[in-house]
Amino acid sequence: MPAITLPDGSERRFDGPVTGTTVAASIGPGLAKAALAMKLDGRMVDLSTEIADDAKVVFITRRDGDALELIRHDTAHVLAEAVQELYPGTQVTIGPSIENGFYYDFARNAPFTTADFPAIEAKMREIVARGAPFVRSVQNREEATAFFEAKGESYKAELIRDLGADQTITFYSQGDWIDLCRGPHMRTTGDVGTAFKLMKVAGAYWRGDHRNPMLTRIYGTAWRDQKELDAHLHMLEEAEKRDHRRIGKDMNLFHMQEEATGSVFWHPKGWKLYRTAEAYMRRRLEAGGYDEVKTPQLVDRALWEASGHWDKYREHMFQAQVDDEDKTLALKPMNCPCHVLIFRQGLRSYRELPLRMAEFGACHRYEPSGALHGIMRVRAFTQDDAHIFCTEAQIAPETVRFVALLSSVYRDFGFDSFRVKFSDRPDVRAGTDETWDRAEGALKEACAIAGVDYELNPGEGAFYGPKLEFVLRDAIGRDWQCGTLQVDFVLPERLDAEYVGEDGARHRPVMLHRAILGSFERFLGILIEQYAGRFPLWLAPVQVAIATVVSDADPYAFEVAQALKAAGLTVVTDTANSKINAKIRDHSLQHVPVIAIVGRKEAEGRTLVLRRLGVEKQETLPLHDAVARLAQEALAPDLAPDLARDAARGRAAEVLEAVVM
RNA sequence: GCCGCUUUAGCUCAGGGGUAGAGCAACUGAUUCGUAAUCAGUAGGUCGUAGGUUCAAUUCCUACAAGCGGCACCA
Repeated sequence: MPAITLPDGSERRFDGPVTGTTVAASIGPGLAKAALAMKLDGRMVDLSTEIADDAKVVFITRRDGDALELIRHDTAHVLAEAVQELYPGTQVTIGPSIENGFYYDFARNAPFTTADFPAIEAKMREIVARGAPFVRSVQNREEATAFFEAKGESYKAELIRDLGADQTITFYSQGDWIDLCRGPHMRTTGDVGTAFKLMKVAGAYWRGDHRNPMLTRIYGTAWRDQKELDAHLHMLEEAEKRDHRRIGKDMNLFHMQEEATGSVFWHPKGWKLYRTAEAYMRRRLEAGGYDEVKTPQLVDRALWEASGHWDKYREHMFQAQVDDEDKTLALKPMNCPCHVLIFRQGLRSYRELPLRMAEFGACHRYEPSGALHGIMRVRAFTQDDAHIFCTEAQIAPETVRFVALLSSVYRDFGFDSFRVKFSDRPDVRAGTDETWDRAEGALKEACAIAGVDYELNPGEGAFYGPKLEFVLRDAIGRDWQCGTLQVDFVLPERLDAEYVGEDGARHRPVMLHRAILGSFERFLGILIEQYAGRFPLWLAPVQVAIATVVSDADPYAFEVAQALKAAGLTVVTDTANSKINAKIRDHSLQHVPVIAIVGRKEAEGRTLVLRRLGVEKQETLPLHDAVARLAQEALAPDLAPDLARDAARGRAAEVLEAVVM
């Protein structure tokens, strides 16, 4: 006698076990038609699931956001059926729903190409039109394995073999096609609808392990209706325009080329942006109690052997030799060992702790070729690195302090929110469980004090200690780790760092490895995408373009340029023989935040007409007022907290809304 | 590193077994003009690199490199 409670609190009683379909029908024909699946006591299940006991039921219709995951998963099944119909002999493996869509991994001798998409999509639409019901059935292990092995589906058979003994093995069929699947599914393939599109093909290792064969993955996107699909595709198009590689070229910020794979050639404007960020960071670190140092790039292998990197990290290190000397040097892949060497100069006292040692450290790592990505993942980069030598008791307060600094820096760059991952002890690790307990406990405590919400990243910590990762998202939704804080009690041991404590005895310091931007290259890449190249005034590599209307105004334009430069602004003076319309267009396309227009009127009245990027409204100011105002506006956020910070935030929000120029 | 795709002028791209074309940018000239493209002309390419097939290769094939999309990696 199940009593079924609906979201509105009302209750319905039935004489015996009922399916969701029956319950929906009892409520009304509209719902019977619209219900795709249901949540049974919070768990998403098939509508055909039998309800035997009292339960809370929420029906899922196409209007619910939860429907998306169902639609995407079902679309993956439709894709698999279509592929097997079109390309017999192709093995199916797995096909989950993911953010914005789904994928399905196939094993086939000849890989798919996007040229196959039209045929596959057509077949998928056919399958959707058939509207075959999804039918769930429970199988026993032997029969299920035998079934797939008989079909030549060795991957599916392997999946079943690896399912836990306690797990029910369920199949879902749609017409003649059947798949191993946990479900749930909607009612029929017709519920998939037509708002889907295949997006790309890619290779992917079976079970995500590079020792396994590579499968062909087909990615698709699926939505509740055409409007949503169109919006998503439009968003992707817009995101593409914000790609830092595209903007880097268009704005002439940097380039990369074959002769220095994975290294950035910064052009004048790009380097200006870099230096602005660097100068800002330097001020913040100085104010934050850090001491800046500079350590060598080429370091003898002996140090790397001592630190353990030679053993564990050598394949990622660039090595260097000279003819005359029988030595192997390596380009440093990280700065920590060098910082320990500075720490070890002289006898350290507990009074010096916490000692915060910072470096804009140029590092080189031989990254796998396939990992390189624009300036986000490179082989030569500069970390805004620092190591805090401290006691265990200082881990928590230093973490709180660091998170505050990082949050403030991110805010100043226009990132109001970011994700934090907490990576705890990996399987292979150094140190005792007690030490790990203390280190993880201290980090967690610090997060609580700092009000940091993190997601747990189990087992992903460094072998020497737990870490926090601060993650920013790029224009097309890829996540990049930028900031980090890592607790390390191994390296001080290996490199024999010590200090004299209050008790007169020698102690090991704990090392906190931390970075805020991560690397300038990656952070600037994300920053470029964040602003779509339309930087707030303080960051803009060219802050003001002075555009003349007639050549009679040239002398005044040069005078204006001098005045603005004297006030610390970066300007270009455009006295070219072209129309003011063209000049405005050119500088707007270059995302110069302020265009100062200078014609006869301005020269005579000694004024300046200021036009902001993308805004038609403009204002006329006396020259000196204009210079003073712009100089004030161009101050970095840490120098003029309220003004620039609000401007940066406003601009970031505006860019998110706007269609990119 | 693995799978797939791509590589033609500074940029965006067309073309195709008989050694190449457009638009924009650049340069030159004319034009001096008031808020997102003034007009005309000129110049610009070992068609990623190296082999192979062919009477002939930028085009077809192979290898390599770089880039792109993923996967793996990111101590």
